[in-house]
Amino acid sequence: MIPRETFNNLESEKKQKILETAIDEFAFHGFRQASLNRMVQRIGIAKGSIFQYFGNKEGLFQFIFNHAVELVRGSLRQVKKETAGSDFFERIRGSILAGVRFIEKHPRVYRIYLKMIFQEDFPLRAQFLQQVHLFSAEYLRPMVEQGVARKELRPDLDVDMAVFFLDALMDRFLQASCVSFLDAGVGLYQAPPHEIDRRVDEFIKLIRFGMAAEPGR
Amino acid sequence: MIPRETFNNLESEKKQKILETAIDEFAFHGFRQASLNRMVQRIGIAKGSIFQYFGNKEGLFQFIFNHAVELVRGSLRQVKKETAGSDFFERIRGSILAGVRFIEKHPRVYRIYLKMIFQEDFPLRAQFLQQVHLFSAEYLRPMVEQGVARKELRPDLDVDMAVFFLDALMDRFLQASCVSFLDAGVGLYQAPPHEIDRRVDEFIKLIRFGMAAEPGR
DNA sequence: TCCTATAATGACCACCTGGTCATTTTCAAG
DNA sequence: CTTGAAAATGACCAGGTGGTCATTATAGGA
Repeated sequence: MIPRETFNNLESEKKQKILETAIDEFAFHGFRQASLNRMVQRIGIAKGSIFQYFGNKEGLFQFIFNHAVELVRGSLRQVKKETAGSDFFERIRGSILAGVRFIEKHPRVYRIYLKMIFQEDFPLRAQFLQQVHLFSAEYLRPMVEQGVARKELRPDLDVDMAVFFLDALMDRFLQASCVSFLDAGVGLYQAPPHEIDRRVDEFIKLIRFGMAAEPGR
Repeated sequence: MIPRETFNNLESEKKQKILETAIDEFAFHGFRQASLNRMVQRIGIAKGSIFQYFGNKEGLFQFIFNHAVELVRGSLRQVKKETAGSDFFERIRGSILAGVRFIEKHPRVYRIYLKMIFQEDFPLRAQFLQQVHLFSAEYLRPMVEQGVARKELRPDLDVDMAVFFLDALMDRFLQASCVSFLDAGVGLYQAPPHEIDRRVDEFIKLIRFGMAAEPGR
């Protein structure tokens, strides 16, 4: 259905250019504010072609969206495999660093993600939020459950809340590396890799032991 | 300068209606996508009047923005006073609950905040991010420092990172009460007050003691 | 070389936007 | 009741949007 066969028959260089220009446009302007006129001018094709390939603006975005979901899925599958043998906190560490790497590689895809969270006028938003939820449900939750089973995590842990807790922290850590002032002065914004690495360790320490002076019961 | 004297001379009922309609419009559509035509129709005034009162669309938003900043400042000042005597974690608890109350009272103002974080086309965005930063720098930081001084918090705490940590968690807690699926299934989304209360306690426990089975050194 | 199905094109359309400004309305002072 | 300054009005403008479709270009088979 989307994209139409006509698009798949294109030479892959042209396909790539369309894909990347569209990602860029949506990443910087959101959905409604993204301009097809601007896009076709940058790509160097006629406006009609976009409608031939994708039906309409929403179809184009759907294509971009599916592509992005695949990218994320792939990255997630890989880090899951890479950290399979490690203990709980090492896996969290690996996941955060994988996130940072992903953003370095696909900054514009991540920007679309950020925009979609709080901008209601995106198509597929319900599906998107569902996907976001799946991350915590299918990725984080089993990790936490395993951590408890292996006695790496406190036995009285509220698993639901712990998943939410982790989700919040990991997400914000990544956001802070992209949006200035969201790092609250920790120096995460556009920080070089080795700086991120150091910060992650300190961050994990807090997740691990909390802030209180006396250990809890 | 903004708004012009003409606006201040209006009967306060009309002023209120303009203010609230504008907040609503910006909260649901962001800046560029917000429509002055729609607004004036809802308010029941001529389009020209908006330009008479505020100069242009940006001026109108500036007025809304200043109003919102004052609301937040007031709320922050109050909770600071209310929790002044309590220990660190009680103050955090109070701050989160104050946030929840604020959002209940001014849901649309909070929506504008959420939109401004990742939508670049808002006017005053630099100033906004600066304000957000001030929250962590002037509100959270002294609290953490006091906590360490009083030995409520571990002495080896990385204060910068702890502030970032808290900021991330508190912000997400509030976001989750507004955006479905961001609560990762903890039941925060549009939850009744008593439910929120219970969740906050569990949440604070995690901030306090962390997730690890064994207490850290 | 011709024919034909398919793909590419861009002028054009209706619609909506923020903003302008000549005109009309309002209303208090004289 | 008259006057005049200030305020309100909404038709109008240029510019941008997503989308359409008659026309043109392309290319592979006969």
